[in-house]
Amino acid sequence: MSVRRTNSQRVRIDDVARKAGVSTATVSRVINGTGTVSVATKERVNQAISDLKFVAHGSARGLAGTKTHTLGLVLPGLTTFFFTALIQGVNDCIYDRGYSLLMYSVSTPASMTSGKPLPLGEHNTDGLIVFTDFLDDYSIQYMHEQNLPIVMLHRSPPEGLDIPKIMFENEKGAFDIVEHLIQMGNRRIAYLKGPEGNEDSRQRELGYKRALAANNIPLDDSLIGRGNFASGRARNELESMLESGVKFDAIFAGNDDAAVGVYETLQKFNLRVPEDVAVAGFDDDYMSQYISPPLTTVKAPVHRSGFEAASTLLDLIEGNETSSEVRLNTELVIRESTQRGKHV
Amino acid sequence: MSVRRTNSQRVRIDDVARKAGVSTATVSRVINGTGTVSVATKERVNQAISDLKFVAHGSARGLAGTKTHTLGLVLPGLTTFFFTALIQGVNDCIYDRGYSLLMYSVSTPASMTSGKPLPLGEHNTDGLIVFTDFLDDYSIQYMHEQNLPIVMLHRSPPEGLDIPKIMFENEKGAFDIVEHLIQMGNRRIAYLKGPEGNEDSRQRELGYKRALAANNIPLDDSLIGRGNFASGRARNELESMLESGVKFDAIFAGNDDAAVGVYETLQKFNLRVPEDVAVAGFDDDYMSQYISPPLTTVKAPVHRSGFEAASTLLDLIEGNETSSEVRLNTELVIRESTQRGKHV
DNA sequence: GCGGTTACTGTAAACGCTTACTGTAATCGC
DNA sequence: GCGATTACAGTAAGCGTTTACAGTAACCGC
Repeated sequence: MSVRRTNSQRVRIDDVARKAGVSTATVSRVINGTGTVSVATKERVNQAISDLKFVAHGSARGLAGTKTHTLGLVLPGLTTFFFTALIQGVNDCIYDRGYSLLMYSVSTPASMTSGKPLPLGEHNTDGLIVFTDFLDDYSIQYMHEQNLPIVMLHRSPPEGLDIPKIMFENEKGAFDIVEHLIQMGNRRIAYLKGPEGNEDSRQRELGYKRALAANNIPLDDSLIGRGNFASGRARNELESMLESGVKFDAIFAGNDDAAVGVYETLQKFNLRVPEDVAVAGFDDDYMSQYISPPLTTVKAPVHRSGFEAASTLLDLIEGNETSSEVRLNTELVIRESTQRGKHV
Repeated sequence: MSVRRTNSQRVRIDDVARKAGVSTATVSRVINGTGTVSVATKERVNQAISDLKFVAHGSARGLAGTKTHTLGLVLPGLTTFFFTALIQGVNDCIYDRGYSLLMYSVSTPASMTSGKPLPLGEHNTDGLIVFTDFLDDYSIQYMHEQNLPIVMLHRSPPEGLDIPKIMFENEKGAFDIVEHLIQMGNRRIAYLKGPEGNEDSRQRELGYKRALAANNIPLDDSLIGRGNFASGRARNELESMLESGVKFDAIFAGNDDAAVGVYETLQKFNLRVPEDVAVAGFDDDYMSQYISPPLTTVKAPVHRSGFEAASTLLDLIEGNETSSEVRLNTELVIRESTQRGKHV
């Protein structure tokens, strides 16, 4: 009673085995570099593999072994150049180590509790890089308890869970740039926060406050708004601030995209950058050097953060040592948006 | 002789079956919506699934069935905002239809013949979206012959292969923008091509030439350079052109990123945009509205092209009708970089 | 020269699903 | 009212690997 459905032309491991005159077990050992195989046999097998253009069936490997050789990357909606660099970073790390990348961009808040589960998880990946606030703590905890290796990117893990995280030196970066703004003679410096609960934002706010304190500038809550790290929201927020009469001589926009929104609103109110208001961002997005005036910002190693997250996750999967937190250095990039006296 | 390795806590289909009081076959039917299952049973099964938080093991499904429920996306190195929108488009299409996205960004030319095979293919995906010139015709043909569904994005399939492709209306878009440049009084219009063999570029060049011809402007080969659709290359190319004394009053840069390079070089030579030289791009990248002066360009539906490619691929996989070519409309976006008389 | 390793290779049982085939009760046509 | 059909559900084979276990031959120490 043959139940074979497809009389597939697929080249299977036993085709390779037959051609090389060995058993499938040996072929498998050669492919995975496990066990011991004599040099001569190994050569014969590899020859057969390339002759037949054999590529192991991923699902079969995943089922038989325990590993899928696939990593999951969960992102918020893909916007800005930031994500491009990040994904490329992850990509660059994993292929050399034999893994593939499964991606999911959550565009709306989702969670394990709210209906359908994440399309990425224990069932199809060996581990997850989580870079989105849209995934709630409960879901992360659940997956962690299922022993799914996880790395948090630009976000802290839920309380008490031993999950590594990769961050920028946000606090220091923000401190540096606000310090720079102060040295350029600004005293009333506004700050636009990122999205609610965003870790990067929280840390940048700390840096902002520390710089003010270090220079004996009193904190003024009316100078703190929410730009959500997005040009649109920043535009609106700044507009309200201006309309309600808040005065300032500089703005730290939280990130570069928000800075773009700031530019627009300032222009609408006929305020010049940097003459009337100095503007600073964070990230050093690709476009920041090209907008007018070029934006002073903090260069964040985005590609590197993706790479580092992937690398840490692989270490976790392979049982190597990992540090529980990686902080990536940032660097102040001074351009014209904060330089008074230079013409635009 | 039990060979069970992991005493895994994983919830399996038989756990669900037991809980719902049915056979695994029935659970499978419910999950996949195949066969006939009574409403009452279906409900019971779904209840059990969500109670147990059951998610089918991807590899097991892939092995038992014929489908991996995964699509592959092959890209050139991830640069510019363009890719972000594209990936998001693919993402937005497939998840609703129950597929996952496996991504690979080839940063260097690779092929099936040259050593290791592509990490994406028949062995781990149900189909491929190919958007890169780095993958040679031979590899594509090989995979096509293995009956792997393929869709080409912004690139033509190898000669004679029946593979659908998704393109922008490049020829028309280029025609429109060059026509616009001509109407603004420009006669000597330079064009910067994209990378060698790039299909978008070829079509844009046709549009460029047709617009010239339609306006009785003789074609001057010295006005055509290669910007590779990248700011760096465009910068250098334009520099050589200027240094060798080529004169022009407008530049169609091929795409927006190249236009950015053009801006830089013109600035270096103290040429103003648009007073001395009008500049136009293609794509309408996120940053194009923000650079100075805002760039006149052709808005290309990038997100939509990703969506459309995915949708076509799924149709192919599911055996639905597909058109062999989809051309997406473009739209002229006039900004200041081509408007003489308006101040910058 | 003999027991104990060591180096290599083969056999065959999982892995967790899907689905062809079979069975059974209910329904239908006339 | 009876054979044929239909709707639903179960049984179990098989998908293409990996790997525990079982050899077997060569080698080692003494």
